Amino acid sequence: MPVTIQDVAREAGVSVSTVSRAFTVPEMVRDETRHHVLATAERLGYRPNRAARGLITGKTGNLGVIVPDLSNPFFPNVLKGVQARAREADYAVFLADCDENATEEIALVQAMAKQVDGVILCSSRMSEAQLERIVGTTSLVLINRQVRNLPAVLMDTAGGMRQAIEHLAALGHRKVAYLSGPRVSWSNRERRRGLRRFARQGIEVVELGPFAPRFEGGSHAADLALAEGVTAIIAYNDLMALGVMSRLADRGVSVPAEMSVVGFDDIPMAGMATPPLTTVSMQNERAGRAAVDLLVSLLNVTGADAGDLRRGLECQLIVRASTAVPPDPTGR
Amino acid sequence: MPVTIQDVAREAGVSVSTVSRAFTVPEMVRDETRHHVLATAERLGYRPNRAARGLITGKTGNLGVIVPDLSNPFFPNVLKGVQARAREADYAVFLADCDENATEEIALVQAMAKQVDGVILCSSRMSEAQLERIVGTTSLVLINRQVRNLPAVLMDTAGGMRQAIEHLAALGHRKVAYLSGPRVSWSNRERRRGLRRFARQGIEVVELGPFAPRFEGGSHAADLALAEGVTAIIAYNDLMALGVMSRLADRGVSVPAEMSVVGFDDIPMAGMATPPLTTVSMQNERAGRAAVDLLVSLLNVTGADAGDLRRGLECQLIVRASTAVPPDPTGR
DNA sequence: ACGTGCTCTGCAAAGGATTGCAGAGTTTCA
DNA sequence: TGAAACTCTGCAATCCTTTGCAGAGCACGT
Repeated sequence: MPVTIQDVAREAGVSVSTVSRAFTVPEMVRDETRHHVLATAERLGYRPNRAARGLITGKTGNLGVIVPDLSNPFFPNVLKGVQARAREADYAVFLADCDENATEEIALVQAMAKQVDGVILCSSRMSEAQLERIVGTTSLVLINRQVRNLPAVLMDTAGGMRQAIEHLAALGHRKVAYLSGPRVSWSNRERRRGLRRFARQGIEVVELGPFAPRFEGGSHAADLALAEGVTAIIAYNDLMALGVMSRLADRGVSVPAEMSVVGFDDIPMAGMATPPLTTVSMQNERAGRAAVDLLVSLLNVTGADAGDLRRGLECQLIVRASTAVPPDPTGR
Repeated sequence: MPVTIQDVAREAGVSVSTVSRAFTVPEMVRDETRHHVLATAERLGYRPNRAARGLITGKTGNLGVIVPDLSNPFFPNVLKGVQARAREADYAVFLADCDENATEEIALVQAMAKQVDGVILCSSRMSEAQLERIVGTTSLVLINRQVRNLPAVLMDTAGGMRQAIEHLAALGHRKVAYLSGPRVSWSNRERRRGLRRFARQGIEVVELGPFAPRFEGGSHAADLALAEGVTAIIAYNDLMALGVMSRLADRGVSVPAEMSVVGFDDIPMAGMATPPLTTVSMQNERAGRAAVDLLVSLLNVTGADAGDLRRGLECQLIVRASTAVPPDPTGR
């Protein structure tokens, strides 16, 4: 039923080799013949069987993406970027969700290995040791994870933290809380690094947590932050920031008049909250595209001249209505 | 480098046929031999090459999913269901995002066709004619789209509407607005159907729109609804409902005291809004699983005894704090 | 007229797995 | 003991493409 290269060859009156070459090494077949072949193929609706091709070339034309949790609003946009860029580069993408589980993640990489040319790991949950172990199974590109010299696209989340702190300092805040996310998370470590690095002059930072990087984690953290007497809260991510705002509202603390709140990620909801959330935007979609670019260039390289294995992405503070000057301490 | 069936055969001292059968028709090879083969395979880390297998069996072991827009919070959860169930059934899944574009959607189906055993179309943007045309390209299962007798999993969104209306009626509302979504959307048509069907006794419904099924669409619609003098608003989806609540807050209309709001979808944000949104929950993840089940059973069927080609999924009203009794008209 | 050098096309093997068919070996029963 | 009936394993063809090698055809220079 499906039309094969043989059908095209027969119909066009040439050999299969010629048809194959018309597609893959066009300059090797005479113009006239090529046009005829391509026209026939088109007419018959022929589309090369990638599996058969892969069998001999060793390339599948597919790539894989693994995310820890699809329902985390952080990932769909990077996925979207991966998807779009992969399609442009004529790759198809396998998707898998490892459910925040490193063991499952490994299993998925291994299951994918034979069917893809490479895998993109978003915020991998594996330990460094585990990652080291599966290197070589297939080509890997990490997003937001830094280990040894593995290819990776990294968001400058520490720089984002700098922007957040500068913003709050400029508004006049002097005591700020950071609500920490999962200790094992690379992003969280980076944010803390940014925190320590940029919070020297005049700003006191108290670090709370770790909390679950979810809405509930934020509600939980809000009371603790309040007890610390800070005038501003920086949350590990937007989900937590939203939880903070919700809890503050319940307690009658007005945002931003009495408390400023900053999140990370700029998930779609951030702009819809009341008040709209000031947050550090992450360029997730661009990260997805960059990861594909990196992977593709890695695959097309023959020797060890892989070039630059790392892409950095700037973050950008989006100032909305959840941050303002702190309340006057004199109570005027 | 990768270990093939030949390697296992040589190492185990049997022919490739035996190795192959040890995996695919275990009962055909003697226990002792099979154990030995399997052990050898395990030891060598052999994993059958699915592409090669697919070449001869005609089955790829893959399936595809196409969604209109990954960043729409409705889809990640159905994707998650698809993913999980597919993995259980030992299928890998290709993902594609057609960017709300029917032409692109068709192209994606065709590109996938050769590499998958079937495709799941979530809320397809194609016209009926377009859908009819690609039937036969590969096996199809639709989610939330009903056309002719194509296999589909359909959410009983009309029933969800009934629950919403009953809920509002029971609270004492007498005049309610429905904010319509895209006219071409099957879900929107179903919701309107539910509306007309269940809104007879004692409830007056005014239908507004269509609006963009997004936050902004809701903000836009809020003022119009207010002008109609209704006491409750049912929005096409949660995104719109959130937009409505945001705009109402800006205008100083308190929810639910002065206006009740109901959404559809139960996106994660719904429960985090202030007030938490009453909404019709959709079982997206289960829909994803059901679609895979349907597709798999379709593929394993030989003749025309395909059985039931349709799965229905109940909806459930989640009552939260955005709905309450209407304000007393006498102003007491 | 013939050798030389091109350009273009075809033959056939290869890639990894499945499967119909046949053969080898074992058991059963007369 | 020998034929029949099984059970298990191996051979070889097949799926669809790609690609190294060789051959066909042609133009050109001598």
